[in-house]
Amino acid sequence: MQVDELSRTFAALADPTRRALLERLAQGSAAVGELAEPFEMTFAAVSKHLRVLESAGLVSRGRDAQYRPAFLDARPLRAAAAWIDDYRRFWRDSFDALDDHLTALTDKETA
Amino acid sequence: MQVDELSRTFAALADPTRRALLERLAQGSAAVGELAEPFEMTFAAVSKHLRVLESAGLVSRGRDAQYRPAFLDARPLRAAAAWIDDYRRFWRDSFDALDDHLTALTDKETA
DNA sequence: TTGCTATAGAACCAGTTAGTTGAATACTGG
DNA sequence: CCAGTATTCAACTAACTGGTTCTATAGCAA
Repeated sequence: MQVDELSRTFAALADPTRRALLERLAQGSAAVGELAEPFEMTFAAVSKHLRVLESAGLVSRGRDAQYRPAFLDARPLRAAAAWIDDYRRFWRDSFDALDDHLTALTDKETA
Repeated sequence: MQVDELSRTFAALADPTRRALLERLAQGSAAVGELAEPFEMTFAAVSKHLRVLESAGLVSRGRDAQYRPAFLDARPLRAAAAWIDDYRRFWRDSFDALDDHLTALTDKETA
C-alpha cells in the first residue's frame, strides 16, 4: 500500500490495544508474554499489534534468549505532535471565529 | 463498533485526504465542491470523508442555500495532543536510556 | 538429542474502509 | 411548478484489519 509515515503513525495510534502497549513500553521494555498478559487476546494477536507498531517505527525488537523484547521508540510521534500542534490555536483560543460560529449554530438549533 | 473518542480521532487523522481537508478548513469553511476540487476523486468520496471527520467531531456542517459548508472543530485534537505529549520526553531527551539502547542495537547489528 | 518455553507464520474469517456509479433529495431562481 | 446545481444515499467491490487456530521455529536446559 506504501502509505506515508504520518498516516502509519496515526493508524497505529488508532487502536486502544496498541496505545496501551505503548503506555506499557514507556515504563520499560517487555517481551510479548508480559505485554499480552493484561489483554484478553492471544499472544499471536499481540504479536500482530507489535508488528504494526514496529512497521510504524514506534517499537523496535530485540532478542534475549527465547524472548523478543520490544522497546518503545517515540520518534515518529514527533511528526504527529507537530502536525497536531498547528491546530492548537483553534482549541486554545476561546474567542476565535470558529467558537463564535459554533455558539451561533447551537443557539440557532436550540432556538 | 462503538469505539472511543481518541481512537476515532486518530483513525480520522490516519488518512492523508482527511488531513488535507482539515488543513484546508483551517483557512476557513468551505462547501464540498470546493473541498473536493484538489482531489482526483468523486464528490461522494469527499462527502464520505467529511462524514468520518464529522463523526470524529472534527468538523461541523452547516447549510447555505444548496451548499453544506464544513467548519473545522479542532477540539478533539486537544486530547490527541495530550496523549502524544506524554511521550515528548522520549524523543526530546537525546541522552535517555532508549537512545543509548537504540544506538547500541545499531552498533551491534552493523558490527 | 529431547523436550520445554516463547514467539512468529500461515491460513482463514467477519467486519470495516475507501472508493466507485447511479439514483434521490434539497434548495434556488425564473 | 420546473430546471439546474450541490450534495447525499444505496448498492457494490476490492483491499485492509483485528482477531482466531494450528503449525513451525528459535533458544535454553537437562
